[in-house]
Amino acid sequence: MLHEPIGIALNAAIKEMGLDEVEINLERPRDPSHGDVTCNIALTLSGRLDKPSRDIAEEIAARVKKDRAGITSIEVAGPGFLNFRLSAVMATSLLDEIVARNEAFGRENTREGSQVMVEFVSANPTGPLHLGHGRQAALGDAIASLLEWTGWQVHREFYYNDAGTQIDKLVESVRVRYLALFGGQGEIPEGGYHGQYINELAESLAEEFGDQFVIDESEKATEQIRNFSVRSIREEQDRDLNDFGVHFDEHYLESSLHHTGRVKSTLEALRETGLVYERAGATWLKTTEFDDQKDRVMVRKNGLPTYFLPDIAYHMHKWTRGYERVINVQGSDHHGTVDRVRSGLQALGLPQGYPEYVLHQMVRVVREGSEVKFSKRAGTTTTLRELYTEVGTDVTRYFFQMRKPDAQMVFDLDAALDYSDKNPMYKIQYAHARMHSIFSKAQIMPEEIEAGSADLSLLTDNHERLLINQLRDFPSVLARAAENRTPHIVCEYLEQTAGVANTWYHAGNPSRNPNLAVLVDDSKIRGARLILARSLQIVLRNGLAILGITAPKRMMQEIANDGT
RNA sequence: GCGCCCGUAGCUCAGUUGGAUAGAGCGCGUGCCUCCGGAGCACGAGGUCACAGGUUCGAAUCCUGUCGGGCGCACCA
Repeated sequence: MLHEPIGIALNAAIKEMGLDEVEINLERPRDPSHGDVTCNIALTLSGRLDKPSRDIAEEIAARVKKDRAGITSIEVAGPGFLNFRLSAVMATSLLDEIVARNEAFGRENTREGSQVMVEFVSANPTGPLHLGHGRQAALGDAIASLLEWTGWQVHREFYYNDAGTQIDKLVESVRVRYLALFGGQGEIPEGGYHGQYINELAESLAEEFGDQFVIDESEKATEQIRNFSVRSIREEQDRDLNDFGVHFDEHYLESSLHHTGRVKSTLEALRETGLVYERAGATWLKTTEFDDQKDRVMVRKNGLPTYFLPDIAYHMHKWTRGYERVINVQGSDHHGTVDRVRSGLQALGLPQGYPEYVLHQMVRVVREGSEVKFSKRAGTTTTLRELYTEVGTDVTRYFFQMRKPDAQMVFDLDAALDYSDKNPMYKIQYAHARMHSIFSKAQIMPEEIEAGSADLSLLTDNHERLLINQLRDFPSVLARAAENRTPHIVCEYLEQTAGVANTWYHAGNPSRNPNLAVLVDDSKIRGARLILARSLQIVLRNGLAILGITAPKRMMQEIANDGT
């Protein structure tokens, strides 16, 4: 909906030519000299009409009624593009709309009531959150926000794998370190956990329970160590996410799937499909019936389920809770599970593409050109907290979001720590803060700048026109980002907007052209430009809100190092 | 070996779903600059879009193959 009147006028013209209504795709041309709005409809039609696209374009152009479309000119260019120039009124009325809608500008409410679940992070409670979780937290949260902005009712969910063998390994690891505190000699088992945090866990275990587990190796003792360890790690993870500004509506425990009998009932339901068989002592599901490459074991020879079975039970419960749309955000190292989970669900009658997946690639952290590999506490990779404590949560979130999910990314610490607007995140925040600075210099509160309070057709300078057109794109950028589930599109847009805004702002520098400053003497022009400044500030703030990033009224050096 | 993702400027990456002369930031070069808040502004150079075919008015984008990088291919999660 870049510009509705143009679409209507075009379709009217096309109808006159004896054709059915078509979908009009209006875009803003990359090159501003091509006008405000462009349309490639003639090129699309040329194949169907078997006529040169240029001729079709000429014919459409001749039939479009300019005044009703709100344009001052229409021209045919290149192979048959239709380029439009908006009338001053049509071009600038957008600003009144932005100011009037304020926090709601960019929101779409057409889909009221539709529910979607976004499941993300879902780290095992076996250690601190690392970089991959960080990328996933930023990404998942932004995708959830984008869906909210495009009219969905969103449920953010975190799934804790608190029941598998990896938890047993955690317990064994903690026990070994615990015993060592009392002179024990044990070794961390194969596949166990080694980081400093295991020692810390053992120490606080000893603090709380004393030496009672040294001799007590009963089931109950193991259970106590398990509960203590899982709880501690969960608390730490929750703290890390909370301080990162990521919040969930629900934490779903794998263990609950066993307690409530969902695993069992899922197995029974699968048996009824006739796709279950026994082989070599294990119970299999014939997932090759669907999209999978080979059949999968559900219950092992030893009688224990693989994680595959609870996974199906879990997703089945997503469906029965009413989520007909579910997006799972996961690391691409899990992509092997996609086909088998979907196959299992199809066996139970769920639709083929359920659930949707957003798979993201790995992150490497680089400082002074070489990779940062180790974390003091975790022993393996840098933790999320270490990262955002050093560079700040805003920068961390922005950097994780500014690359598309399915590309590997390099997190450059030197670039992240740059406090100038060479750092794209600060560039955007600066542009936002600068508008506040203008308002306070004018001694006016932003909220006092009202829609309809000025004659916007006075905004005739080319810098102003460019900035207005840039702001016009915001809603369609959100729509595209939400549809593709790619927040980086919003980052690109905001950075570009900040760039256009900077050029506009600097053009009015007293040493260059004082007539282009916002705060000129002419009160009419000043009023119009204040509305433009306010509109810019609103769009930047709304965009940053979607990314989970603050929009400061003034920039402070401390922000760069204030992660806590 | 099979499957998924990626390959675009020196570096990090976009590329509006097949459209106009392939873009941005960093870095590099050249000129300005004491200001409505900088760790400033403007301009410029820099490309065989990994390679080879194909599809059509038109391909970085779609199809096939090759090469290179990452990840996965458990009765682990």
